[in-house]
Amino acid sequence: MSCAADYAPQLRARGFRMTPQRMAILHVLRHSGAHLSPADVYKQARRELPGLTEPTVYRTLEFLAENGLARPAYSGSGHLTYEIAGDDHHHVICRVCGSEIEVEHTMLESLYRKLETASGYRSIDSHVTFFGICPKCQK
Amino acid sequence: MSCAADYAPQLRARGFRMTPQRMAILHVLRHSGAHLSPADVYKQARRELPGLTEPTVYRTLEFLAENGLARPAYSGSGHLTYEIAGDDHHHVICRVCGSEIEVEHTMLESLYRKLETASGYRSIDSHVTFFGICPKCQK
DNA sequence: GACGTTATTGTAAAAACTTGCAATAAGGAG
DNA sequence: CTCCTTATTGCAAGTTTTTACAATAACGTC
Repeated sequence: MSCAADYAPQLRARGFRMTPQRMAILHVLRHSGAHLSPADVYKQARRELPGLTEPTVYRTLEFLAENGLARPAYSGSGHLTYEIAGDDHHHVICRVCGSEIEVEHTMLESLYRKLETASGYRSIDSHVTFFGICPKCQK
Repeated sequence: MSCAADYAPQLRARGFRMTPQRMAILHVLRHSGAHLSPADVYKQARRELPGLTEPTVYRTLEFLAENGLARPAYSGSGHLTYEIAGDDHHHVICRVCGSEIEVEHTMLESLYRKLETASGYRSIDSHVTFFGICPKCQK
């Protein structure tokens, strides 16, 4: 779990604090590597920190997302999930079986520049999930 | 409310039924034209159909989305909202003030074809919401 | 029009998520 | 190391969303 402590300076620099709760949650995200629902995070992080409560999990995940340490993403069923922030990428989820692949951010880069020019909006950089039908399910 | 009855043949052709509940909900979506949360839809549709219940609203919105009559979209706060299906378009929402503009689907068309080629997935056509900072908030 | 099939609804209860507030503890200052 | 400030947590209660299942009603068929 020491790895999660690495994030402390980042938080402190912005006036936030590193706490056992945040450590446990970061640790779970870091070692799972996948998309986790708040309930998943709660169940796993609780094993390291039995006193952890659900409201704290929800608040912490939102906090981590706002500060760029976690990345929110919508699951196939429309629910919010989180993963540890890392390489910038997006997802394509199969509408039929739910299988999921990653798409490099570079594929969207030019679209974002086009959108900024057309709309006048700036800093468009959201994480996006697309839905389609995977090769298997196309049968 | 007669306008909502126009959708009946579409549903019947697929073995589904048109009901007063679906009519009321379609009517609300149709005349608001904006993004509505399930709670908004419930409040408004209830005025036309007092017996309407919340679970029905949730189920109906999901049903309409699955059948292409409504379009789901995520609001700035991450909650699911719906609008009537119409011209295909996407949204850019301002991270600061929440203001929102539409983007023609044609802008994304080429990206979708690119994604299909790169991923092997087919029929990628999801409605997408981007986040950025609007001209006003760029000050 | 009446009948039967079965999609759809309401009910009731559970699960998931959010909020306000008092108590706690992280970490900078002395 | 101790004190102080205030970010953060846990608690408790609220709101929102989902689920299971029996009752209802749409609509094709006779």
